[in-house]
Amino acid sequence: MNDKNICADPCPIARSLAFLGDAWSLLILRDAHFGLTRFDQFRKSLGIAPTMLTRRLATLTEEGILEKRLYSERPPREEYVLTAAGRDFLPVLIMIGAWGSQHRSGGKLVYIEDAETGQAIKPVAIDEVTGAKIGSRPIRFVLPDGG
Amino acid sequence: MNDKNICADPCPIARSLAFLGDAWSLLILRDAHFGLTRFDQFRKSLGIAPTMLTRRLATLTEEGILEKRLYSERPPREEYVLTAAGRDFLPVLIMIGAWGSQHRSGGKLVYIEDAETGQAIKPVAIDEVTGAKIGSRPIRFVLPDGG
DNA sequence: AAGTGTTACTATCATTTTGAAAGCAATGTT
DNA sequence: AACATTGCTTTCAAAATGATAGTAACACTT
Repeated sequence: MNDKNICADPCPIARSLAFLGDAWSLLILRDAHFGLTRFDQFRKSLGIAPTMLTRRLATLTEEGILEKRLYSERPPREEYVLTAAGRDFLPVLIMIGAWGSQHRSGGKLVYIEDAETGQAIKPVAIDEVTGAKIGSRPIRFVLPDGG
Repeated sequence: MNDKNICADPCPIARSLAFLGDAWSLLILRDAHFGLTRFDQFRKSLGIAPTMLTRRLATLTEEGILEKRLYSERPPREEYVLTAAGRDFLPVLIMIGAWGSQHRSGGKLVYIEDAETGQAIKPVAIDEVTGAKIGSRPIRFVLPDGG
């Protein structure tokens, strides 16, 4: 898809997708938020080929979304943990899940709840300024300056 | 990635990604929300090969995210418009964009504003029940019943 | 000390997907 | 009649993916 060019694209959606625009990366991030950190945990959870997993983890690490952390010196073993940027991706994953719950339901479906109160969570995206739900009002994409 | 199996996955994120987990589909949806409807509009906007575009539009249509609409009988021409499910995907795109704005900034970046008031929009995902921002509290993924 | 297990990979290769370029069908326009 | 427009399809090379097997570095067991 030519990721290099996309990085110069003024669209923040395109920029996000440059390295996160494939299902494996997003599922790895899902599992990382779920608490998985190790190669074999991801591999077993996803049923992904190790070649793929190696490459995806490397890219996510290079892109600052995951970082390696040594958890054993002997034998030397590393795990992958979310960076701040990776943690900030949670709302995206949650909204993806919310769409799936609404439009790809059927059968048992995982839902999310507050870990402390046990209350089921209903995710919505809003404009923090006005409080209006995204989608409830017409929006416009704007490129600043002489674009 | 084996999309058939994913459809039976109880994870709504995985289900969403079964057919939306690639960059082209997401960029097509972005453009559709921007107002594009025609084959050549998408092709030119994205620089995508027509083979790819044909396949992606077909899948998105089969999956009920876009639908074909005849806009000219002679010559017979069709355009692609968002269905309700497609329109509901806007919050996801906006959150993807919000992440990109924060973590892939640099240079001129498109932002979104209210089309009527001109106010810039700051998208956040919250729990509609409590109003708490997603990410501000620990959450848990739950599979109901005997899972 | 030899064998077995664990974890995180790499190597190899067949299959699938993608991308680039060109072509085509059904019209409208000049 | 020739050219333009729109929405594709055909063809084929190149790249990505997936499956399977193997390796490296150690720990643990016998």
